[in-house]
Amino acid sequence: MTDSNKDVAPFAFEGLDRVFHEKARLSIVSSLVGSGEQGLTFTDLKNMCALTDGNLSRHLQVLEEAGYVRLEKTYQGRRPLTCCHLTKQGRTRFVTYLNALEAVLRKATEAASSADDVLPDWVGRPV
Amino acid sequence: MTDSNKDVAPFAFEGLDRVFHEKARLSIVSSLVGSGEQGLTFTDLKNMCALTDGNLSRHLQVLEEAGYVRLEKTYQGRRPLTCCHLTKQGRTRFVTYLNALEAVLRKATEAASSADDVLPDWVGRPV
DNA sequence: TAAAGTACTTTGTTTAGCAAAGTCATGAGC
DNA sequence: GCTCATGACTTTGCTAAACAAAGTACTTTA
Repeated sequence: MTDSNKDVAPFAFEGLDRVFHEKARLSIVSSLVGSGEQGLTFTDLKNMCALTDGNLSRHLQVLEEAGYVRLEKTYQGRRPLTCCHLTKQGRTRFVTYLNALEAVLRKATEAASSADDVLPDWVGRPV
Repeated sequence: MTDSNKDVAPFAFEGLDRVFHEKARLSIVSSLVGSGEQGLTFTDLKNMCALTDGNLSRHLQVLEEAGYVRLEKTYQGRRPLTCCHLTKQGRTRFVTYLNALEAVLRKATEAASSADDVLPDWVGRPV
């Protein structure tokens, strides 16, 4: 194809990684990305994101399977303690996602404020 | 409760309306919000958003059920022609969603750049 | 009039999200 | 020392969502 898809489908929003583009996981990863070396515990995340245990557990699994977080299962005393870290890849991909999101937001905001002239000229039904 | 939920769960990201927070529908609505009075046809949307027919059909249904778009089923000559408009409510809610999204983005970006000090002071496992 | 196209809708399958229940250990109260 | 509650999770089960593929009902072209 000669055209980039972007010209052809200007609102296709391709950069939005499904793994990140989900309320709960967005919360989790945003929390993690600012947590530095030490990461965050299961309980920290649960509180920061207001998620239920089961929910958080499931989403962490998804993020781990995607290779975006690493779960370190240790013990504090004799209680289980899961510590969650963003992987390097996770961080990189998340930044990419954020950039994509920013582009989307800009485009949408622009469209919402200016009425027209954001549309490609081939739209509009032929009367 | 005396605390607002925001203090308690700073990364809970509550304003993200599920109806909008989905790649395909975000595309659709972004396209529509800039389309002014006349709206967009099914085919316009299909092309602008690079969606399959079935997919677009389904998402439009969801948006219509939410009261965010109005589908005007007419004929152009003898062919069916569906014209899609954002409703007033749809527009308002979408702007609200965009604001929420912006807040999320800001928070995440900030967390991603500055390492710490975005975390509430009660996080971190007790060593 | 047969074949291809247009503008959709419906069906079916896979995946996702979430709440509720379950596990497995510790600590508190009696 | 035996319940009962609490903490830190995981698993199960159900409902809803997303997407592709097939279907419908036409019209246009060859």
